[in-house]
Amino acid sequence: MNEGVEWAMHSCVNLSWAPGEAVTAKRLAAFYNLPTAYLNKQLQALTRAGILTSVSGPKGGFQLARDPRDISLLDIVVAIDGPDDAFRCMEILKEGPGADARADYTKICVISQAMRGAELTYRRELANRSIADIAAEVVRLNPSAPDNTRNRFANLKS
Amino acid sequence: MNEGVEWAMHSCVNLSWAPGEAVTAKRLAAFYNLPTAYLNKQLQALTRAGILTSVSGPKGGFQLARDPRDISLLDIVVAIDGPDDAFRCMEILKEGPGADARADYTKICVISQAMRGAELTYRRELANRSIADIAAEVVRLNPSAPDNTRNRFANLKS
DNA sequence: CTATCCTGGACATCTAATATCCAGGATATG
DNA sequence: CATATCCTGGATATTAGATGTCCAGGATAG
Repeated sequence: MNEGVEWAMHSCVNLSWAPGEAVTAKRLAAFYNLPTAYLNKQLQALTRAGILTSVSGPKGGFQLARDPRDISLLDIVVAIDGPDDAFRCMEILKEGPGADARADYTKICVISQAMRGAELTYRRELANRSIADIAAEVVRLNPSAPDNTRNRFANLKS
Repeated sequence: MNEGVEWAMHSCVNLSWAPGEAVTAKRLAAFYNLPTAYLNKQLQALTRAGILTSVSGPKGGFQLARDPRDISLLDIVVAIDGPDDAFRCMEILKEGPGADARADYTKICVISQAMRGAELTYRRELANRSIADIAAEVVRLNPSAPDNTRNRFANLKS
């Protein structure tokens, strides 16, 4: 899985603690010492997916597009890593005995079904975890996290 | 995920229908028109993982090392694709504010925990599906599959 | 002894992930 | 309006991993 997923999740949690404020890609990158241009690519993907909104120009930057309770970890995985399953059925049964050339073996093949089923449970787990859930759990473990985050945003070179 | 996982799973199902018989890599590859040398690499990985046994020389080949009821889809995924999670926590929190250099953020980080949890449900699903389960389901849909497989093994050029 | 076939390492190729750069457009501010 | 800031998106370079091939060596059946 793309490493940008981790960056994006942490960035979204941090943005949830800076509501109404646009944070530049530069600051978000400096927060974890990440390459600015590359993180920017991930932020653009999140924006295209409707998870973030962006504003150009001075005072511009990124912020969450909606309530963090309505942004799931799955939303972020799909935005950054794409919608494809980890296991991609290549329909090798089409090369086997008695194959039906018109059949869709991604649907018929029992192995494909089993892998797809496991993937669905994975996705269900991620769909049930929101950025707000994560943020709340972080606060429970470290109540000063939101303040620390806001302070760091304020102190980082734009 | 490595495409060899799909090849390995189908090959194991087919081997479950040829008990006691050693099948060469060449035949297993020809079955689905796969590259022999590369499939052989996957078969070797399965052998090292204790899922297959191999015999060198004439009449040699591969067969299942144990009852197909005791070979799970997870066993095969781990053997071919390795034990690592899809999401690999890079501990970017170590670069954040108030980081503890000695902490293991793969364990502490809430995001890492959430991703790990989803991965565990995925693995649990795969661990609960055996090659015997898959084979039985294939037979239910196509009762002649075992015979077809044995015939194809017999007819393919060694 | 010989033909067969697995073993494992070396090597080549291709794709995707990672990363950088820049021209262009949007916008806040003076 | 002029300017500095900052997102957008495409082009490009680099690297790692996946994919695939080849061969020398060893095991074994006949």
